[in-house]
Amino acid sequence: MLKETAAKAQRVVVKAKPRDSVKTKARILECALEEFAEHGYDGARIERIVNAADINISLAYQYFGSKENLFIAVMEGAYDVMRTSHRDMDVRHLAPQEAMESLMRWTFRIFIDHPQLISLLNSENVHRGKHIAKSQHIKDLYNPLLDTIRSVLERGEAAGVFRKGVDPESLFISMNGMGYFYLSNKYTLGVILKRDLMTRKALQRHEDHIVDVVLGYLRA
Amino acid sequence: MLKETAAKAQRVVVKAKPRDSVKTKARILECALEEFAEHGYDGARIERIVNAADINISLAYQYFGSKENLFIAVMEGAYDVMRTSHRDMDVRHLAPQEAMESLMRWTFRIFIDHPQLISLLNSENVHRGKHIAKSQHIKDLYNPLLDTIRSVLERGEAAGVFRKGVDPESLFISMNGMGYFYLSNKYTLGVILKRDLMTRKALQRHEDHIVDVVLGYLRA
Amino acid sequence: MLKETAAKAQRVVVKAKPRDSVKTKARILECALEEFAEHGYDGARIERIVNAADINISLAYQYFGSKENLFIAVMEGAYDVMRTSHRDMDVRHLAPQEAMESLMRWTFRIFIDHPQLISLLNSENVHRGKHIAKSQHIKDLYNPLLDTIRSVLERGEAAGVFRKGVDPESLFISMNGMGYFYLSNKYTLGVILKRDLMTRKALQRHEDHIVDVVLGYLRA
Amino acid sequence: MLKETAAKAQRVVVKAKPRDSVKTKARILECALEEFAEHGYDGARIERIVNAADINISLAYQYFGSKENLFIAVMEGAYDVMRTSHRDMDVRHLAPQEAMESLMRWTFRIFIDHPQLISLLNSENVHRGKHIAKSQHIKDLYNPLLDTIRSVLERGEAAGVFRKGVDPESLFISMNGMGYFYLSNKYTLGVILKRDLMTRKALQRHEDHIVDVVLGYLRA
DNA sequence: GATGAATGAGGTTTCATTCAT
DNA sequence: TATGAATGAAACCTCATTCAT
Repeated sequence: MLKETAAKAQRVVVKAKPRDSVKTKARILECALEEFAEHGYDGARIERIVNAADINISLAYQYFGSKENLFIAVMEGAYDVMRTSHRDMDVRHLAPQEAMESLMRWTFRIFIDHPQLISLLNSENVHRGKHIAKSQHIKDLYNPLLDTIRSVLERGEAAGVFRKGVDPESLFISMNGMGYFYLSNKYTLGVILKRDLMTRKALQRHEDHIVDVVLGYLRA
Repeated sequence: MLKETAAKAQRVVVKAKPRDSVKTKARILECALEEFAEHGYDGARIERIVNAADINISLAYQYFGSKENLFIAVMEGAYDVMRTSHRDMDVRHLAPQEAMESLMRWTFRIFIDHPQLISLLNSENVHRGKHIAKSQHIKDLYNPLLDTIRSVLERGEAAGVFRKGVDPESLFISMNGMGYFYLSNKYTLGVILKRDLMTRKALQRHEDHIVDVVLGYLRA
Repeated sequence: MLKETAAKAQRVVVKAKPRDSVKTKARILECALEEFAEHGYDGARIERIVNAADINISLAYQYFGSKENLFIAVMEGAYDVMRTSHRDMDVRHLAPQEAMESLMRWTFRIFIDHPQLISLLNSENVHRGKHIAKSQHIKDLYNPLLDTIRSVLERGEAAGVFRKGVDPESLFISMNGMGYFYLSNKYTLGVILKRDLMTRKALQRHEDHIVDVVLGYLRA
Repeated sequence: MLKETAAKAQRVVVKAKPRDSVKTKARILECALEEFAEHGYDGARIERIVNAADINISLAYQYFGSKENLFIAVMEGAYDVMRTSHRDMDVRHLAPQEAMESLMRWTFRIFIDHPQLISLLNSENVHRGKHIAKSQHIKDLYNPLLDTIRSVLERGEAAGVFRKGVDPESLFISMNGMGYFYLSNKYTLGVILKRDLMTRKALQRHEDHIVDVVLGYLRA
């Protein structure tokens, strides 16, 4: 303990680099996330990433091997964030309509709170998903949101408050789509609609709207 | 004299280098659209464009000045395609619900028929709309779809078949979003849902679904 | 006279191109002089020249064949300007000292009045004179200034007011050098001396100085 | 182990790539100086520089960032050479006239010994000094020659051997100009005078001449 | 005499990556 | 673990020049 503190104190003075591969790796990933999200895969620059992470470029290659691998690692992290978030949505205690509203708001807010997710997915789709296709990790991911939607739908149908025959996968896509599109295309939409879509008010307005759409659609 | 004409005729057969700046420019734009749509702005290569257009690279620069200008020109063309398509949607003779269904299907199919639109918009949003921001042409574009939605909504409300108080701009975004997201994120969604979203059947299923969503939502 | 005015008036209206090869050629040369003087041989751009001359680029090639030929033509014109100017200096009626002073001032002022001469010579010397070496015209030029200096020196020596044994060619170089260097290196000297060398006052001061140097040196 | 060492040793013999950034940088600067001096800024080619320096082109960009920066670095080096040379001229122990003669010869010989200086200054003046204007280093340079001239003038005046009221800055320019012009314009002058100005004899003749001019001018 | 279309060679610069320590 | 030096391929762009009319 004492030793470590001494080492730390010294580190501050001589600015010794961490020499902690786990932390270093995490820092690289963090900076890479920012860079890939901001510029897309092709626009991202390894040099900017390592500068931000304050490490030597060779080290990044030692850890990740290539730009593509680094991107895949970043994407895996992003998918984990989403899945984790979706898993945290516990709506079992809510009535079907409230549950669905909650899901809708939650889903939208995940994208608001993690704008990098949108950028990454956007960039990845420009590349026809070729990077995530290489990640077994992502392919194996089980998607909690889809199952949650499924179960809420079932409960609503059973309770007679939701229409019947709604396809969960389609609804999953629509629910995501209405929020995602708003956020991912905010720049081009902003030009067309000639207004800023990212003000607090504008965001709230759209969130309320898409809740309305889903609940309006589902009502029996 | 005859000989020369023959030579000319033959030349036309062997290699029709038109020496027609209008056509050449159009050919460049066409090939550029393909390239930008396939690889995004950063991934696009001028060389591939000029090879496809069968012209010298300098000529492209003579006509468009820079990669960015060329991209802007392509984007302008894409927006024109959309606007023209939207203008062709005449639903004034249809009952409000049929009109809305028609709009929804038409909108979705525009994106299916012109997959490059999605790719371009995707790429442009990765860059925060910085390219279209430079195009006064795009900024000036009037959007027919928005107005059509507005008028159909009014007719539906007046006829008592649509709910009241629906915001046309929000609906515009949602209607586009549900279709756009499906298509733009087909690759990442495909990995998650473990199926091909682009089969004729899958497309039809989603189209029917989003029609249901919109009409279900709007019903009074 | 009337005719010319009419033609001019018409030109303004329909903007008909001159179709007068002599005038067109002259206009090209004029614009080329400006361009080569402003940017040097390598920095000069044919496109800028033809734009300034308001002609098609091919026409310039028709008339001059190549950038190099055009430059040579420009250089020949420049040398003619100098020679003509030197020929106009008639100092035979002046006393030797006044004559020499007059020559010195005149020489300096030629460069002030025709700053392009300096730029052209500068650029040409960067290229080791390879362009003028190709011009028989320039090689054949007889230099009046040199002979004038020679004769003034003789008169001064004979009159006992000038020192003996002055080498005319060396003096020719020195006289030119003191003025030329000041003007050609005004940018780098300006940085070193931290002042603007091109104010009227500064120019006058240097002119007076170099007159002093020459007369001071020559005095018996 | 032994084998590896042997391999290394051999490698050193076959091709000594030093992997020493200081030396490499110096080598680049050296080769750049040659190239810029020989062809001027616009005529210089990065590729020739890196070939001469036997390095990869990217490395030059890593070290200097751009052709312009490289040129500025070269210019800074050139100015340092001049300043250092001027600082080495110690004429305090000489009588004023001898001192001035010494300065004159020394100044001329610097240009003879470092012909690149002339070429660089020539090229830079073609560009209106725009590159050195970007170098604070050059702007900050203190010029020893100017001060030396000043002090010798004072001594000469005080001793009654030099005329009074001579402006040191003007003399500085004239002294430099007579030598510089001879060398910088040797190609165009050579054509006019129809002789080689760079023979040992010709150089000596001009050197003696300009010494005469200065001393003749200054004598009381 | 004049023009617009088209070309080819080459220029500067970038960037992912590897080597040597 | 970490670094600094070095590379190769290719990207965007320029510019003198020629072709066809």
